[in-house]
Amino acid sequence: MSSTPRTARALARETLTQQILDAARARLRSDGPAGLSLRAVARDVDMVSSAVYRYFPSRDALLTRLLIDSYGELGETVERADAGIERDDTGGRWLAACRALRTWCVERPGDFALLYGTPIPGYAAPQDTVEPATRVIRVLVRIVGDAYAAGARALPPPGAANGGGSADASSVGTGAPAGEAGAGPGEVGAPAGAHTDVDDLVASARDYVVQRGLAPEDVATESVVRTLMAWSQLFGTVSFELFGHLVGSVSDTTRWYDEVATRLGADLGIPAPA
Amino acid sequence: MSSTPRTARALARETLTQQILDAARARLRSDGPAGLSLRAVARDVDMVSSAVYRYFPSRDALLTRLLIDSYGELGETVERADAGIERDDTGGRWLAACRALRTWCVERPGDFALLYGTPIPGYAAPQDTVEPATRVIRVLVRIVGDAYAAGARALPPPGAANGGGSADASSVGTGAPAGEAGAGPGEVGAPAGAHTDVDDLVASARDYVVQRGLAPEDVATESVVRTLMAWSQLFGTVSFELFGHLVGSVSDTTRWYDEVATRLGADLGIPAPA
DNA sequence: CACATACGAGAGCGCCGCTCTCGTTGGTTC
DNA sequence: GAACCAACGAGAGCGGCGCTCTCGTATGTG
Repeated sequence: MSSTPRTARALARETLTQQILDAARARLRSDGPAGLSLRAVARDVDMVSSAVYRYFPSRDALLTRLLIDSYGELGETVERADAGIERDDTGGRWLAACRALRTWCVERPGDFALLYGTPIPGYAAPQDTVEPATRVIRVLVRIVGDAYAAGARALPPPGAANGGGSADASSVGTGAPAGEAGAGPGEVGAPAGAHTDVDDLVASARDYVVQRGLAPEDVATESVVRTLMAWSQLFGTVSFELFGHLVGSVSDTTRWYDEVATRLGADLGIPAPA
Repeated sequence: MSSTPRTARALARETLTQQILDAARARLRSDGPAGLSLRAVARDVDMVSSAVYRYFPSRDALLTRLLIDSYGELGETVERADAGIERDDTGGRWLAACRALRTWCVERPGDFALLYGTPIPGYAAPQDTVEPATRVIRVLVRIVGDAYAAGARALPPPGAANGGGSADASSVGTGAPAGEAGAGPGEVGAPAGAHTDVDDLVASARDYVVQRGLAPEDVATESVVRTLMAWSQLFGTVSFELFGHLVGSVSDTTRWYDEVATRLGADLGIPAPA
């Protein structure tokens, strides 16, 4: 990244910048994003507040840096959890990635609030934050893509007729074919393979994942839909936990999250962990 | 609630309190919770800031009042949407309630952030906020409960063996009551009626809804689980939309939300809208 | 060595939540 | 009607915030 600084001044600058960032991260962890004050950070590193402006032009710039770093940390954590499981065990990878995601968030509620909570008023995240922000969903998509390539299929869309009697939901959770049940009652949706509104809706997401090779070219729109749903469900669940909306409903949030993640995996047709 | 004030002073107090609340709500709508400053509100009602403290002892007290009012407004909105649909049409009620929920949030992002975003640092919501906060989920639960009573069954839990090969997914989305299929669907993983970890996990939630008569006494744990999941998914989806995480993935957030709500209803076994 | 730049400290701007004092006014009690 | 008290609005002031500007000094470069 940065070459070794040649001058004492450059070295000092690098060191101090890092000290400021460390102090800011500590403040973020303890007080949350809204409580992060540049003046407090300055005191923590024994500076007067105006001196900090030599290193960060504004509080927002400092926040942006923290934002990028946190997205990167979270993304790396989830990537590593995924990489730690045998590639064929998509169920194990799914659960590991989901768990890593929550663990990181729960251990760093301040960071979570910064990344996924209320945006800071008047603060617009710059473009540099986009790429790091996508790392988590990319991991999830890759797992789903691998499972899809191995035959996993998401739940049929509501309103769809149960098609040819073949294994539409076959791999849901157990891998036991529910297939022959087939021929559900009720209205026939669109003919199989027909272009639907839903295809348009997530077309850009689908293009993105296919072009990056995260999922097979023939990946079903329904799998894309369910993956996006799972993504927001996972963070919604963490958000509810950290922001206190599950109090009284769920006794053990860790186990609850596991249940949620397992069902989301099942809905995507990902087999149970090996 | 409040009797007609007899004295001019009491009348003035009531009027001014309401004016302050109105101004605060306007500020909340335009600037979000973090930007809501008591001084700005004071200026809006042509007072000096210290005078506002005659009416609200602190900014937090003002926020608490807004919080309660907003929860009430949202709850009422969702209740009315539910009540506007024929009672037997659980699918229609589900979609209407879900839509009303999002519409309210999207039209009032500041309120949404206050209710479901990052908690204000150092602010703990008092007990009075709990009851109003539960109105939305109570509506959702009642719809699911009514559907359950009519035979709707949630997806079987992952890990459950697919039982008799009968129409497991028959009622999903299509509107056919799974009722007469009897014996049904579902949970065969553990022996029928067996007590599982998941039962413990959501026991308090299950007790709550059964005791209040929101769902039949025999309601399956799996329906409770899927309802809680749907609840957090709905708000997670809105959160992702309002906080900018869906940008680039989904082209039309209104339609996307409908797709999500429809699938959640299907997963719960709620029939399609009439 | 001279010059330019980077830097830290300090003072100060307007904003914030909140407290305290003080004069006034409304309502109650003789 | 007079006396009294509580409610009220205004103002000043506390410390803290983000941010700007100035000034003396330290550092690196020609």
